[in-house]
Amino acid sequence: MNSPSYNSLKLISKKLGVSPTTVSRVLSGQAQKYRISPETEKAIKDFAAKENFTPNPIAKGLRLKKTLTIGLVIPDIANPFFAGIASQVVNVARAHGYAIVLCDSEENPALEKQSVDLLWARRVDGMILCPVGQTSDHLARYAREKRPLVLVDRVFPDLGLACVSTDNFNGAKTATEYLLDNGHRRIACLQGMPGTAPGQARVSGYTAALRARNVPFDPRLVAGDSFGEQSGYLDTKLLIQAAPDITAIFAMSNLLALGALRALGEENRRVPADVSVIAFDDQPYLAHLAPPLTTVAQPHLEMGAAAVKLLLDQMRSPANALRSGLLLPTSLIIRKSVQKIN
Amino acid sequence: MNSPSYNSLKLISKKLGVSPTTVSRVLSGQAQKYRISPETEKAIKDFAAKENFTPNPIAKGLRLKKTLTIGLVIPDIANPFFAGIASQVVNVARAHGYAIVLCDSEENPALEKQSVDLLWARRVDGMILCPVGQTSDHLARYAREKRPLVLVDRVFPDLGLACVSTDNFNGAKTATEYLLDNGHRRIACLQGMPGTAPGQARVSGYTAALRARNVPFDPRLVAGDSFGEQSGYLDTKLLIQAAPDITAIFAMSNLLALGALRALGEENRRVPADVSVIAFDDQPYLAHLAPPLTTVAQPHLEMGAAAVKLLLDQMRSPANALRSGLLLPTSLIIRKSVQKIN
DNA sequence: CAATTTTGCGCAAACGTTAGAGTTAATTTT
DNA sequence: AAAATTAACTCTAACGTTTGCGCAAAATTG
Repeated sequence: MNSPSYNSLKLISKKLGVSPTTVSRVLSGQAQKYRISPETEKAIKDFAAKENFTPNPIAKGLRLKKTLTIGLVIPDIANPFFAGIASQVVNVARAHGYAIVLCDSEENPALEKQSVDLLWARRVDGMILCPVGQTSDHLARYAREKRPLVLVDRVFPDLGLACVSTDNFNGAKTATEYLLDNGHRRIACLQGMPGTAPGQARVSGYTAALRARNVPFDPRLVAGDSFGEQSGYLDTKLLIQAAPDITAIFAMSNLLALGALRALGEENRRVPADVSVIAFDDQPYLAHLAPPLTTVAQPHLEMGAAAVKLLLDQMRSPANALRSGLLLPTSLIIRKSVQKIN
Repeated sequence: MNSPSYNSLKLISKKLGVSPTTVSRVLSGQAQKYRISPETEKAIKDFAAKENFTPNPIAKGLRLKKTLTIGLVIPDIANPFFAGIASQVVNVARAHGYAIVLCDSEENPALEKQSVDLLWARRVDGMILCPVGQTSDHLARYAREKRPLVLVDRVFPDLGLACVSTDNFNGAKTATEYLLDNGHRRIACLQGMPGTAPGQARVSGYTAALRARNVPFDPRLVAGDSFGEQSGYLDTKLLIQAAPDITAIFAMSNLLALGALRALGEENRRVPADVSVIAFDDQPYLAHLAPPLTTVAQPHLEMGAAAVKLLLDQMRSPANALRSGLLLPTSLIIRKSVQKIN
């Protein structure tokens, strides 16, 4: 009943009366190169197919120093933003024959470092990292060593590493302009985690838009310390106390927007009648909120796909691959959470 | 500048004047067993720590036939339900020293089979699979071979495999009873993908609740063919045409509920004033919808954690590990999408 | 002090591949 | 018909570990 289960070249080769080398060469598509006769080739291929034998990738990895594996480190796979990126990374990688080893850094720089080290220790061929975003010391070394590595989202532009991010500056600028176009002047900004590249770029976009329209920038309207729902809730509460005259909130993530919505509800401010809201990063559910949220959409899928492609480039030629920042455009998705005033 | 980078036992042993064997034994914690002197042990450990050397896991895997790797196959990592499970799988697995190789079957049985085969071919020590749910032929063989394998969510109870799922029957029964308690009699049911264990169990719970209260079961009120938003939207549209007198909709997933909400909005039926809605599976955003959705919550995190633990059991003793179904309780989270009528 | 036990370690083989350098027999060239 | 070429393989070593067995030196025993 149980098939003999041929699980090594040696067994197969014995069965077929050829050498392991020959089997290896046929199965790795090198039959031509090494002049294996068509008959032998067919016999081996047929037998391997019948017994569905695949050369042991572990042994292969040892011999070839290639594991056909890519490491992926993400701050929180349960966050839909990162899940979207991961989904595309997995799919594009598979299309190129690579498997993904997934690590979750839980938004924790120490765990991130540990994960990165673990993955290199496991001899992944390359790595895609969505950094937590606060420190980059542990990456400088790998940048110097020119290991195949691509940063996504919370990038560090000055490290000489390949990066994929969205055009956070212009995304935020456009969204702010949209609020200004609708007559808003007192626009609060929930900034997310300070010191991260996306956070800074978004706030810059916000202030740039204000400046261009000669709307005074009020630093008290910029608040928040993380991208999570808690910060959205709390800082909106505080904001309403400190500046009751705000007519709009620009939340730098969709979780922040969710928190802001909760706070506004409790304070009996209606959206958009009393306060307009724009979020950052589109998610399917935003269209179903009350009201449907206007938001700055980021191309998740493209980000994941681009990261894998940049990485494949590096893996092909570690020395002279492009190591620069790729900036993907955002788009403003207008729904019903912004109201024209004045 | 570049450190010598000791990357093999041989190099380390040469440097320290001992044999590779000794280094291996110390670094694998077998110093005691093989009577390595404390001084030698310390010297080796210190040196390894300083150069942060770890024995090559690939070579280790080849020799030991263990990869310290678990395969995880998921129908769609971008779906928050599965992302939640994955998150916990990754974290618990890491806590036990295992890395996760992630595959996405894209809700496609063929891709699922391919992923499963790929993972075994890569010599994962065990696998956690959230099956697409339609066919199980490709799993029977692995069940017979007693490979470490745990099914999650869309389980096949009769395969002799370890399974983790939620108590879909009672979850649906309780939710339906809640609707009945609120006076609803014409309750539509968006069933999700027919033929899957969760789908069937949920519909059974629904009909069981009706029967227990002597409410006639109308098969025309059960509709739908997948768990996605599209089905929720379309089938709600059709349902409203076919049975305009429905006062409640029980959606067997949160995406279905989202679709239903969209359809109801278009048809100018207010929720919950005209139609009450209950969803299945809680997600953070459900609390922020208009209205906040009452839903049957599933313990995602526990599901992932339980799956890893069952798997670890099997990997420790493949022969006599528990191979049965684990049923986790659901809880009804009451928000504002159900209204009392009559 | 000879015999035995213990201590501390090394040797060699094996895990399953693969690349380069042979090797043999058949075919072609001159 | 001898020499050269080509076809079709095989042999060997190496990738970096781990483990059973072996062995010299030191320590203990009688």
